[in-house]
Amino acid sequence: MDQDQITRFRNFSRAVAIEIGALEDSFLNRGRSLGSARVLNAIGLGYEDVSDLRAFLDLDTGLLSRLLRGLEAEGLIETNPKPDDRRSRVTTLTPMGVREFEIYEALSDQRAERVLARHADVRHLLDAMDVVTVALSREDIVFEEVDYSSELATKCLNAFAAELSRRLNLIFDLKKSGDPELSQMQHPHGTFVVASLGAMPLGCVGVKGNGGPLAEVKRMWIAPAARRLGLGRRLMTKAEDAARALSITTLRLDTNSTLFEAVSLYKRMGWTEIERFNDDPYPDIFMEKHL
Amino acid sequence: MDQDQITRFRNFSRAVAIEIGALEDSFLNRGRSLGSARVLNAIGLGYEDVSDLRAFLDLDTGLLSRLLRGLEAEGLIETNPKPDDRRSRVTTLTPMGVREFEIYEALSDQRAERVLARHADVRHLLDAMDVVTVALSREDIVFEEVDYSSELATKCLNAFAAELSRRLNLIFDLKKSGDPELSQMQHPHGTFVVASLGAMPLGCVGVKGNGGPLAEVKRMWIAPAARRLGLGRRLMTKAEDAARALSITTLRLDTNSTLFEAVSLYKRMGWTEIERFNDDPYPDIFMEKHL
DNA sequence: CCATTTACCTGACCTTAGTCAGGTAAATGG
DNA sequence: CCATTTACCTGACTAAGGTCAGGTAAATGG
Repeated sequence: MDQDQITRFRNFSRAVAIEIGALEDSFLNRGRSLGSARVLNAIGLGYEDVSDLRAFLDLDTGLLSRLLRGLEAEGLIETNPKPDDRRSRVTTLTPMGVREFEIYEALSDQRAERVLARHADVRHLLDAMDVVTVALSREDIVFEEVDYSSELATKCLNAFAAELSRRLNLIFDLKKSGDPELSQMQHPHGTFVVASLGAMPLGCVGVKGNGGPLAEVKRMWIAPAARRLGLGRRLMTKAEDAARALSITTLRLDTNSTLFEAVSLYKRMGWTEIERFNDDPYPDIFMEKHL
Repeated sequence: MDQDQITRFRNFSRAVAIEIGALEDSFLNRGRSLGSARVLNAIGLGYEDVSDLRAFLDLDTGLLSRLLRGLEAEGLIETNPKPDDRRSRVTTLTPMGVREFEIYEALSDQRAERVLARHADVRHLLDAMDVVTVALSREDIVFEEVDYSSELATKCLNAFAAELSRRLNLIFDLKKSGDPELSQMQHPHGTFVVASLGAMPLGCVGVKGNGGPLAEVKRMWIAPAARRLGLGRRLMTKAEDAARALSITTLRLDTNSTLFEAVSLYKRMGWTEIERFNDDPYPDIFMEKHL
């Protein structure tokens, strides 16, 4: 590995560590230790079981226990035995705890806002940050079949439409092109697969079927920040597996040569070019794969 | 400010905080507290005066003093009164201290290497990290006149040549085009201005003069990671100021329309287009500015 | 020259973080 | 049913981080 690359990484770490230190300092101004604040935050994020908290925060049983007692004494949380296993305990924020949690959230938001406000071209900076976020959190990326009308799917589809419009220099309207297909991209006819990192949509692909052995792959998209990580292949694999499970034996798709990354992926994954099978104006490449 | 942007920033912070925490943990394996390790590191980086250390690490006098005594007791540093002000004290690493410092450096390097090794497309990730580093450390960017043959200048020039070759689709050879001009880009004829962040070159521009009132601006370059921050304008302003100080009254330059960001900057800064004044093959735009 | 300031040190003290050895109550598994 | 395991708690302890009130020696500024 190049020493110059290592230096660049270390410069990055140093620059960001300063920002992170500043955020943690701002947390201390609420008269509570960083440990307590972190536990409160984790509970607010939904880690309510004591065992989940322990795993998430990587804390010793004794230490966590004492931090919980402290928050309890402050009236911020309540802990009760879990109904189905009374050895385990579940914590819940009291109304006061919720307020306090929200204050910390607001502090984090303000901090983020202040840093971003210093920059004229926020989009450019955030695009770079997204690339780093996705790369560093690669292990947490989740691939799942979701409903075509779910919020995550909608986010993906809107981003897909925006990118298609930009790259093909046209106005791609999901309403016109998408809604009629809704039931065909849902079980049992078809499916819709999404890759995401938390609430952040990273990619999608739909399988549009009609109950027969032939189905169509549509809406294949990878977020710019998530490219070059091999997600496209994983997403397509997941879609092909889902199609097989729906007794589909042949998949086909149409695309445009402008979307060269996608076309090259399809080729690498064993798709072959076939004759035009529709008269849509925008696609100029048609492909097929037998499962 | 958009809530979505804030969320993206916060996701970024979280992802990176985990990496940074892991690095600090690896420091603890050497049987020394993080505080001591940080002080040793700072001394190794060149913060030798006790007051500099205090400012850099933001430590209380008492705490720093005790950490220094600890390192002294380990035989890693020596502290002596400063000759010109015997109240102040200067620390120096002993040979053993140097070795220990280098071990920490190696740990950081290994950590960086391990993280980067997990990524197929390291260049892409590092480019994004550079954008973040530069944006977050904007206040530390330094503009200075340097010798045209200095290391920093050479780094800039090589990057400049590489980018020119790429964007104009030719092989731009500094050796042929640069070396004959060396003395003309040095005082008293001309100058060479560099923008940098530590050892990281962010941009450059040369003023090539011959002692007369007319000089030429050449080698204007801004690192990709440093774009959209307004550095080009600051760099050009610095170059124009330096030219004035050298009694230059008119600057001119040639460039290529492919380098549209530069051309638009020159126009915004009051440069006007003039007739071709040389017969070089690559430039197609010629400009002038009276100081 | 001497009061004041500056730079650093020392000792006393406190909080936080973290570890570990028990202990209790509930669940589990023959 | 009972030994064992699991989930959590408590108390004792240590190390590290951090604050503060003096104290000393050197420099400074009328």
